[in-house]
Amino acid sequence: MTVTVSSPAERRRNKIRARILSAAERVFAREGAEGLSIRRLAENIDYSPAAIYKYFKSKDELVDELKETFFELILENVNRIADTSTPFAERARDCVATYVQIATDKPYHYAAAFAGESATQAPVDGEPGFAQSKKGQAFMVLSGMISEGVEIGAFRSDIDPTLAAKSIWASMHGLAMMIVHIPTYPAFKVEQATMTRNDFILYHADQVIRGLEAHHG
Amino acid sequence: MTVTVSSPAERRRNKIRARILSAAERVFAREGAEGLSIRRLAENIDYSPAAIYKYFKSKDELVDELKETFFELILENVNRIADTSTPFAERARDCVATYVQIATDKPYHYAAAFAGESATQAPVDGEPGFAQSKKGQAFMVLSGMISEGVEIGAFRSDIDPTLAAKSIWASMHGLAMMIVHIPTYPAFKVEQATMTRNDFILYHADQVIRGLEAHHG
DNA sequence: ATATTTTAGTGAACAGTGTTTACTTTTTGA
DNA sequence: TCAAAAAGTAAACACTGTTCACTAAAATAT
Repeated sequence: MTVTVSSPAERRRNKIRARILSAAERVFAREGAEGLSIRRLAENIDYSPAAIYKYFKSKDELVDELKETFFELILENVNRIADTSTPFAERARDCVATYVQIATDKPYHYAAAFAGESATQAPVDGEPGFAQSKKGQAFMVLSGMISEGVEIGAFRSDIDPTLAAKSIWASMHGLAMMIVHIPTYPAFKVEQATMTRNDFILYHADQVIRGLEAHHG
Repeated sequence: MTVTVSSPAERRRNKIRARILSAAERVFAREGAEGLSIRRLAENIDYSPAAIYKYFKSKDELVDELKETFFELILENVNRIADTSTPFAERARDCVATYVQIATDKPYHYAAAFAGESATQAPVDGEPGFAQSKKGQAFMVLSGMISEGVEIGAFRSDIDPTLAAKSIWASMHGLAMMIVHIPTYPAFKVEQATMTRNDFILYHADQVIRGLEAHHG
């Protein structure tokens, strides 16, 4: 626990900052970055548009904070599952599925987290700061699980966990983006109920993981 | 061959339309939809901004035509490979890899083709008009190849080609989007040359297809 | 060929957007 | 209490897509 050295002024400032972010979050979740205008946001919290700029350098910076908070949410959930003691196969599948589910729960957040990479975010392995970013940490959970799979013999022994993680991540990302951009994906008649979206997410997760497996049943 | 019933007026009109589209294509390929402004475009072809609206109802409609033309390009290339007589495994892999390569060659086109689904485009199986759209036709090539794989025993017999195609498509889409949004993906030090981007695309394609295979070597 | 109707093209304006500047008011810290 | 720093604002700048009333030109019909 670090001692809070914040002055009353600082605390007040953070409170207002949080209020701005909270209002922004509400609008953003429903209408995305384009629907979130500085003027609208200012009106929501009874400030002038220019006031926002006393707290955020730009709209991009504001949105970046929403994105980072969102990836924190993904990381927490994936981490929670990764630390479970359920059997490996199930655990791996649930991690993948959860990632996609949270992504599609907040489609605008997820899409924005990848679109228009702002300077503030370190996007990928090899870039400085990646390991510190929430994205980077989520990636590490994934490659860690793949390592475990190789060690226990569930996955092929010639697999490079980092390399495989990048492939798996791309596959997860793909389904998430599909659902985000095409809300009806995978477009099975829901009335027939032969396969719900969540079922399909699990199907995809299975498919993706099967590509790593040492042998088939 | 249909007889050209176009009047001189109509031909002239189409010519100007094409000129607008061509100028738009140039800008769009380099800067995307946001960089393509009606005013800039009008200046490029020495027209007033309002003149564009005599040829296109809106900027969205104009961009939609660029997107459709782009997916025509993808479809042509994938079709060309699918019709080859090379061995199945190789052919399937090349289809997947080519899709991703073309997508990442024109990143703005690919991203726009999925983002902000306009009313003019039928995005997914089950929706009316999907089979007619270029996207739909590309999907059919994919599911057709999977059918073939099941028939010749390369893939597991319990695979539903349509279902599997949707999963594979998502995985392809994922890598394409990753590269589009994160130009350095998968961010291997290119100097070391242990793995280029194209190598990774092939690696991913292999990985994705392996998930369908009946048995491992 | 002439008159009429349709089309091509334009300048100016509307309603938005993110952002900056100069200015006033409020709050803070010594 | 008083100077300094921060909070907040109105107005403007430079953009955006789009529409409207209008003129010039071309196509069609008589």
